[in-house]
Parts: sequence; structure tokens; C-alpha cells
Amino acid sequence: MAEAQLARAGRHRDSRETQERLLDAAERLLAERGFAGTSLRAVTQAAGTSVSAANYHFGSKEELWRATLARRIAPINRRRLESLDALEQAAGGAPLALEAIFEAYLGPLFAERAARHAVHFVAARLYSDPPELVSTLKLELFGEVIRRFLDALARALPDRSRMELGLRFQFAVGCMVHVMSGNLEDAPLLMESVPESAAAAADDVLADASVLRHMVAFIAAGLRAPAGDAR
Amino acid sequence: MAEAQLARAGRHRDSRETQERLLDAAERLLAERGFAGTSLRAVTQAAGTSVSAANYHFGSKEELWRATLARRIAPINRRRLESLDALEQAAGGAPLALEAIFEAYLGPLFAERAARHAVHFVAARLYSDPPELVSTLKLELFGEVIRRFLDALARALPDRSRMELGLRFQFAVGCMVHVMSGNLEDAPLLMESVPESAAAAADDVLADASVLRHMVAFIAAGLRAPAGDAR
DNA sequence: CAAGGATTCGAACGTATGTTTCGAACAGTC
DNA sequence: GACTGTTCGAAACATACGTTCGAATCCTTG
Repeated sequence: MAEAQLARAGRHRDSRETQERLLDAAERLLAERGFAGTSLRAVTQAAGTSVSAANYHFGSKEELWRATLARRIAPINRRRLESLDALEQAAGGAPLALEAIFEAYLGPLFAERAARHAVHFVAARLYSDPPELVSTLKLELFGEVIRRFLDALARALPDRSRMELGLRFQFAVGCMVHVMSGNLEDAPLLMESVPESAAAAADDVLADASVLRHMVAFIAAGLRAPAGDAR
Repeated sequence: MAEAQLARAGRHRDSRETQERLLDAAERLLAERGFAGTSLRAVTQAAGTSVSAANYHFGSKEELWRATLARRIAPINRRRLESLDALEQAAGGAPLALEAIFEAYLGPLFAERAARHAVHFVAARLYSDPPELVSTLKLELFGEVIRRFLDALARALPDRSRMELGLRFQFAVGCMVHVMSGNLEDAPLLMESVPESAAAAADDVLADASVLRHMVAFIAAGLRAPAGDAR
């Protein structure tokens, strides 16, 4: 029981590697089928290990789910805050451009998407799996991020009420989640009416960079738009 | 087997009523927990009937799920198309305002939301439950709606490519789905920083009519925004 | 009233689930 | 080389699942 500088003493094969194989498999399967739709056995089988290994490392299916989400989302939110910090530093107190704010917010997530991690699918589950599973996790992971970005928005649009900004920010989150959930994949199916340039144009417009560019423009313009009175 | 003018011949209690109690219960539960997270027994218990009754009327859990979705979504999409027809009739070939197009698209759904039906939650499941369950249903229910509304958008914004419009339309769908999934309910939790006018302003901004107004403005402006070049 | 179909329930079937238990394989320390 | 603690596979457990079956109840039709 001597002072091991790393907290992994004896082990069978490699505890760390097993955990990550489990998290990888869980990430993929949870993304496709959600929490209730994914059995622990499916995960452990895909990870090439056993049910007891999963419960040994994570204690329960629910904790495995939480660990899967937190592993990917925490670094993304860290990068978001770093980008925002850098922007505010450079601006020296001046309000930021909406486009810059949302590039800081969306960029890290799109980077993961481009890296072909299933994180974006999984993150989308934050908004579709039962609340008792994810609501505390949501606040825990996103509380500071939302506060900081709302502050930045409030400085950029000083004439809007905080509640209004919060509402519109949720619209932006909706765009993001929807796209990250893979709903662009069947979009081409719905537009069979342009035969000539179909496939080429689709790949062009639906490339990661293009989607990000369009989304930033869409959201920024949407936030700037005046409320529009009831007719 | 004589010609009964209504197609309900012999029955135990009331076949139609049992079916609708089942659909009501399924709507509520599927909205909260999704397909995999909702057991047939939970549905039939909430409906005050038995598992076999459900399978008698719908054949399987999956068919019950589909019937639940179709019952509410089909009329909504009918109303959407009627509104669009009326607008185009009135315009007589001239392009429509983006705001009008999206009021036609979002209005019927918000009306259901105001009527406290869980349809919006359920509809959101179209985008979170496994594709093999819903993809054919999605095309079947939404194919014509998407085509017609994309046509209207193409006339309103003739300088945009069809694929670009399709992408941005998906952004709009994302806003809608996210809000309809109930994600505005925990929005106030994330904005604890305005103590004085908190509750009152929240109720005000988050009222159905207000959300619809903001969403229409947001989406219309987002669609109008130029793509923005990569920097 | 008898026959037959429609509708419902309770029970049973086989399978799959999350969790627990037991023990073996292994690494590190004396 | 025994002892200790970590890791994890095989099996068992109780429960829950979707589906099926048969009997019971009701209504309509002859």
C-alpha cells in the first residue's frame, strides 16, 4: 500500500483500457438507440468484455451513461469557454459580434463531429432521454457555459431582455441539436426534385464547414431580428 | 353481416373508446419516455385496460406507436397545407413573405401545444427514436408538407439553391422540435441571475403566442441571412 | 332463443433485462 | 512463495418485457 504516484495498483489486464473500450461502445450505441433502447449486454459485447466489468467500473448502467456523456462534453465545454475568454480578452470590454460568439459555441462541437466521434449524437440524447437521468447532469455540465454565453449575448444586444435572449438561445441550441442528431442525413431524400446537381451539391452544402457557416449566419441573423408584433 | 352504416358491429364495451383511451395514454407516455422506455403494460395500465386489448386493436407495440403519431400529426399537416394553399391563393402567384410561410408551418403545431396535447412531445420523438421505427413514417407523413413548403421558400428566395434552403429549413425544424420537446421548461433555471422580474417576465416571454412570434421572427431572419464566407 | 362474431381479460410463454455473487487470474509487496 | 487487493468472466437471480392463447362477456343476426 505504498505511495503509488498513480492510483492504479494491481490489475488484471488494463483497467483504464477496459473502461475506455466500454465508454466507446456505450457512446456509439447510446447515440443510436438512447438509454432505454440500449442494453448493458449490447454495450459490453461490443466492447469485448463482460457485464460485470461494466458494473465493476461504473456501478450501474445509469452511471455508465453519465460517464459516457461527461467524458466528451466536459472538454467541449472547456474549449467553448476558452474560445469565449480569448474573444473577450481581445475585445477588451467591447461587445462581441454575434457571429464570433456562436463560432465559439458551435466550433468545438463541429470539430468533434468532423472527428467522427459520436459525441454529438450522444449529446442530443440530453434532450430526448428521460429528465431524471440527465437534468442534473445538464445543469452541472452546461450551467456555466450557458451563463457565460448569455452574458456575452446580453452585451452584444443590450436592448434585449435577458429572458428574450434566453429564449432565442434555446432556438439556437435546437438548431444545433437537430443537426447533431443526424437529421441532415435524410434531408436529401426529401429533395428528390433536383436531379441534375443533386449529389454533388448535397455533398458540398452538407460538408461540416459549410453547415457550420450556414448555422452561424442563421443563428446570428435570427438573434438580431426584432420580435415582430402580433398581427 | 348486413350493411351497418357505421363499421362497428358487435362489441364488448366500446371498441372505439378503448382505442382512444389507449392512444391517449400512449401519447402521454411515449412523449415522456420514448418508444423503448415505455412498456406496453405501462400504457395499458394508464389506459385502464389490458395488454391483450392493445394487441387486439393494434397488433403490436410498434403499430400502436405509429398509430399514436399518425393520429395527431396527420391533421396538423393537413392544416399546414390548407394554410399554405390559402396564402398562395391570396397571393396569386407572387412570392410569399417568409413570416407568412412559417406562421402557416408552425401555427397548427403551436395550437396543439396550447391545447395541452402531448402531440408535440410525441412528434419530437420522430427525431430521437430509432430510425427503423420512424423513417418510413416520417417520409409518409411529412413528404408532401416538406416539398410544398420548400417550394414556397424557393419562390420567396429565388437566389438560393434548393439544397441551401433545405439545410436552413432543417435548422428551422430543429428550433421547433427543441421547443416542442419541452426544453423551455428548464430554461428559466439557467437564468437565475435576474431576480427582480424573473417569474413575471418568464411567463410573459414563454407564453405560447410569444414563443411563436419570436420563433417566426428568428427563423425568417435566419433564412434571409447571406451565407457568410469562411474567414 | 341459438349461433356467431367482436371485444376483453387473466394467465402463461419464452426471452431479455439490470444487478449480484462467486471464484479465478493477475500484479505487487513482504 | 504466501498474502492482499484489483480486475473481470461465467453463472445465477429476480424481474420485466412483448406476444399469444383460451375462456368469458356482450352484441347482433338468424
